Amino acid sequence: MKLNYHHLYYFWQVAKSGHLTRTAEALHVSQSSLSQQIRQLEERLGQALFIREGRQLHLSEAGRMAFDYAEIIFTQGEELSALFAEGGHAHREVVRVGAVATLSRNFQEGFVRPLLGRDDLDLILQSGGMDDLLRRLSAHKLDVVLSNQPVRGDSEHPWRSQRLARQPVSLIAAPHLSPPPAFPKGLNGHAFILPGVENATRHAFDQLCSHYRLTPKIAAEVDDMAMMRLLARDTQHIAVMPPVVVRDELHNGTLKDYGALPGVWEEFYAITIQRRFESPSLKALLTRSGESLLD
Amino acid sequence: MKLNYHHLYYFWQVAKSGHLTRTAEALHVSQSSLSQQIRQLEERLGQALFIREGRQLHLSEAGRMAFDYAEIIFTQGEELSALFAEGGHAHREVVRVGAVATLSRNFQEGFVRPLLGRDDLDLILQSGGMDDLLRRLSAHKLDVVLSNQPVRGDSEHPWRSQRLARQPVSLIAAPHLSPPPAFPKGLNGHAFILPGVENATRHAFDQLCSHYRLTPKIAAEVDDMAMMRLLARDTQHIAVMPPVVVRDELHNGTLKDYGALPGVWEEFYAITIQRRFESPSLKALLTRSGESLLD
DNA sequence: AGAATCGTTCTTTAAAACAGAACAAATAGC
DNA sequence: GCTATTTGTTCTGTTTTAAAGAACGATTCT
Repeated sequence: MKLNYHHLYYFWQVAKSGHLTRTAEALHVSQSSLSQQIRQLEERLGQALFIREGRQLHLSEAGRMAFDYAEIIFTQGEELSALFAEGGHAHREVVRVGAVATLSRNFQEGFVRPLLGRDDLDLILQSGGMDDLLRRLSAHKLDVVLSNQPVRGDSEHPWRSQRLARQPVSLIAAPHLSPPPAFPKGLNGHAFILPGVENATRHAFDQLCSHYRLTPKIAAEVDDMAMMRLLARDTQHIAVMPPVVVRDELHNGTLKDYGALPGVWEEFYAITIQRRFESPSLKALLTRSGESLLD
Repeated sequence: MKLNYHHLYYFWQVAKSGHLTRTAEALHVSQSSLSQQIRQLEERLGQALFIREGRQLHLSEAGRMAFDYAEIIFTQGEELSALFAEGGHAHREVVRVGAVATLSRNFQEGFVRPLLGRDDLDLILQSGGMDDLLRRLSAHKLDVVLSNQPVRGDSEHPWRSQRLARQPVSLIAAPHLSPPPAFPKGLNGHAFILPGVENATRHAFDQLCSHYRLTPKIAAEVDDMAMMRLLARDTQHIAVMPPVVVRDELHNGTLKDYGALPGVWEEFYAITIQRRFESPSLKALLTRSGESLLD
């Protein structure tokens, strides 16, 4: 059973206004033609879409359902038309990247770096909450979402999570701290700045503590890496974070790396939807080795 | 500029497989016909959708964008087709109600009660989180969402929140409590079971407390009304909730109503999307007076 | 080099969309 | 209560569009 989209279009237009004659005039077709084609659609679907009361048309229940679908179909179609109508010029390549707002800016920049020099394409970077970004991804408003957590897709949302890179997580704090916070015994007595409980790194850290029967004091829970960097710099607490985030501070001696935590990693994922035609530029981004992303 | 959806359909099919000849066979059309109509689409859009390399077809950037839209358009179309193909029978009227999972069951039942006796329509009741429900509403998978909070719509999501009813909120606890928790002075020394901070009722309660400079002890925060009912019954704490929820317990003396809180209301909203054609049954539900919903 | 594959173009034929007239039913005005 | 007008349906012939087939050019495989 194949659906005639032009019939459906006429149906949609008539259903919107409720009047056949007026719609015919607006579309520059005869009303007889409209009437016939809507009837053909009804015959193909096997059900009446309109209830004819006197000389008025009312949507039937089947018509109401069909109208809902038609609405989606043709608003998308008109969006597409508009897209090509305005830009008579040739379309430039576009790569649209979404990133979870709390994700390391260094990493984001590293990810898109190969595209920054190119003036033959447009790069769009958006940040937001995970839910929001995944919704945009599903609606094809984004090409890829960067996150520090994988998501598992299902049949309805065929997401694919690909780990791009991971980096060790260290104990970072002011230099000359005494006693120095050596792992695992020297942690008691210190207060910590940790990622929030939503974070996978935090989860790994908690497991590590429970394994060594440590109950560290928590000074702050912070989701945003940039925020954590500030707190590490301006307090005497120990931050649990990847060294890269505070590379500058480590270099100039403002902060000190007291050693990586075994088995704890900050991970980076690219979430895409399985597509037949990936943009070649995006594909190149996703197949790089992880090292170049984190320097 | 009018878009030819049949041309777009052919383009979509060819783009999916990447091969013109195979697609032609699958669709039972000649390859020449396919080729011509895709060219017509390209001419109308003013841009090449495919890049012809040798005898291979690759999507251009414009083609990639068009393909994204086509994907949405025709998956919707096929869903519509399937809907009518399976049910050759006449379509019964359907009303699909979503309710925030924590909402009073009494209220939900009161809302749909007029539909329960009718065997000429199907009633679908789904519960879930607010985000999830609103998404389904936007996708026309639901007709109305019941919530205890209004949402403000924007141009992209033209939601309409309509208050259906509101009911007073009381102090509910075991009978013979001493000292009896009179408002506002007799509250100190008691512990409370409160709605979670997300809840509008909780917000009103907090404001009331801050106005009278009360700092009540909080025994539990509960989102679900059914859960709160259990806790009120099985502890000695004071629950802040609408009396209707524990109507039975109030009647048989298991619990006692120590008085309503001034200016605090539990409110009920119906959220719909503005539509040209509302189901008549749904419209009837939404225009009732609030009293009948809460008994 | 020769055969097979694949997409494009041109011409003819089949199918559809379309317009106009005649018709039937329901409002609106007098 | 009658007629004029509006509105949607049905039937006719005409125009437009989609489709098939053959010829062609280009590419790939052996």
